[in-house]
Amino acid sequence: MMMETSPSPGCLFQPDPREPHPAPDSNSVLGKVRRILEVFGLDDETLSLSELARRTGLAKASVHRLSQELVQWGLLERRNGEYRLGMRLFEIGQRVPRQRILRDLARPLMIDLVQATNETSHLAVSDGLEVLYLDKVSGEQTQISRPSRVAGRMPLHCTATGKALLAFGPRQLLEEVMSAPLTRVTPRTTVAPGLLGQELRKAREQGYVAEFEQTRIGYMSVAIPLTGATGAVVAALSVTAPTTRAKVDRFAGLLNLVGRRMTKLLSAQEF
Amino acid sequence: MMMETSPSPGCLFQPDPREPHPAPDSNSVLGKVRRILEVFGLDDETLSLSELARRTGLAKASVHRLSQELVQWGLLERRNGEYRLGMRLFEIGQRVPRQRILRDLARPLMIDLVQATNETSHLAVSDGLEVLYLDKVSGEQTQISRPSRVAGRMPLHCTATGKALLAFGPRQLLEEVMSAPLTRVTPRTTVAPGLLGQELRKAREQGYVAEFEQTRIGYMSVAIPLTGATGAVVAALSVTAPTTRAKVDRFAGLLNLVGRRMTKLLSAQEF
DNA sequence: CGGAAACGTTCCGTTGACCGGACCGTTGCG
DNA sequence: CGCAACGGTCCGGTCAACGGAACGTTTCCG
Repeated sequence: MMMETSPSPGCLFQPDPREPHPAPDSNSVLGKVRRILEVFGLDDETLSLSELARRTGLAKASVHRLSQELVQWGLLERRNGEYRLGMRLFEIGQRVPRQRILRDLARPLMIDLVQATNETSHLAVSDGLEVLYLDKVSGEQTQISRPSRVAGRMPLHCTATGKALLAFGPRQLLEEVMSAPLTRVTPRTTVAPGLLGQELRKAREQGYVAEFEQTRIGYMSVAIPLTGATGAVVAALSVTAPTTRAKVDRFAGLLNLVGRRMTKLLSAQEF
Repeated sequence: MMMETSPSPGCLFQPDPREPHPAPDSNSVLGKVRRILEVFGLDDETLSLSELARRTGLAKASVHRLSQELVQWGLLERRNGEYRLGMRLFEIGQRVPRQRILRDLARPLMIDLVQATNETSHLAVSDGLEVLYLDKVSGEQTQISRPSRVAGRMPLHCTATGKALLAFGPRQLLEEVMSAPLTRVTPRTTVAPGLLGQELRKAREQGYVAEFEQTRIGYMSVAIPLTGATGAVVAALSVTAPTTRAKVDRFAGLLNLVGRRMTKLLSAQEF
């Protein structure tokens, strides 16, 4: 095992205030490649060689050499001098089993949900201290584009899916979230740890979570946890609607129905 | 080190039954990482350390070290001793712009198509000598699961999307396809280069391609090319149906309508 | 028009990251 | 009980990777 931070025994203080992804350092080749691939933000689209060198902090020659190799592999593409993420990344990413199985099983059920409500449904897992959206199905005209892209991230403590994962997931995760200050995403976001704990207790009683304008003003969500074969929570499923059309009981009822079916499907796959 | 097949010039027999991606060799770190990530087949789910070492041809110690680093990054995950592709691959893969833009723009139109036909619609690009499926939208009960997963691949010469890309794409690609023997996927697959050329000529006249049971017995498809801002073909869009419900003219008409809208959208994004 | 700045690319001597054979403790099968 | 296969660790030799320097070109101003 490798020691993360020097294991000085007295460091019960902040063992790891890092983001969900521990090490941006490392002078290994893989570390550099990681730097390169991860400086492409969600919207950066294309970056020049110099821009890459600047952002990664690597020598221009190194970036040049590695990028060449990445292009050859297909992880990067080159269009008139600019680099962007390559198609092979998408291809390999689609093979990731945890994602693929969950999506394949949930998709039809999410479509049912959307047809029954004409609202938007999200499928998410927890990663670090955030939710990672695996899929999203929207109703006819209901395009909620902004804060909930597929593969987008949001804090655990402000989203309905996140609260569901916190309420029904491992205690340790909750403690980790509580041990850092809760960022305020909207004026209505729960930032008091005590209040959050109360919300989660209520959630455990009710079997679902509701959230009003804590992630985005004008919208509310209801979410439930999805449990796998072992009984552990593996994901969360939600319905999001404008506050004007908030039908908490109806959403919760539908979600519970769908959740039961989903648990059966997951168990059948030994997930 | 294992050389794949030595590129002996006299091997016009089976020149390259390999995937469309040129170099599996290279003793660089990236080459090894590539080997590791790409031995995970579409269904392999999880592999043990020894299995990885065996498949990649790398030393066990090397696989161990690199896998550790990959796990730390999130490109691999470890569950009770077994490795599998990690969630971060999915996350990064979803950021790939060429894929994301095409999908985001096409998705609503594909849903329209599916609602109008109650059949299945595919979005695909060409990669090497194959089509790579970017998205797939199915009607109510119409689950065509097998040969057309998202991120799945099929030969260019037997699928409707592939023929569309060949008919309207760069001449050089067609020549490349023609220069290798055309594999027979079903008994009805076009394997005679002359016949393929004829089909493509007809396609260019009509503006669309139709294919009957060349990819899968019992099913047919109609496809059109999608052109970007520069006028170049960037993808293909298709409708697939059981042969019993083949309505070529209707499918072609709908696709043309959608294609025109898509071209406008792509141009607006300077794609 | 000319000079500076930024770009992508190549070169090359140095070095430390990577390699992989050998080895360890454990597990499971016959 | 012995053998084989497993995951994991060790360590000295070596070569792939490194990055500073310099290249030719383009772009942008003064």
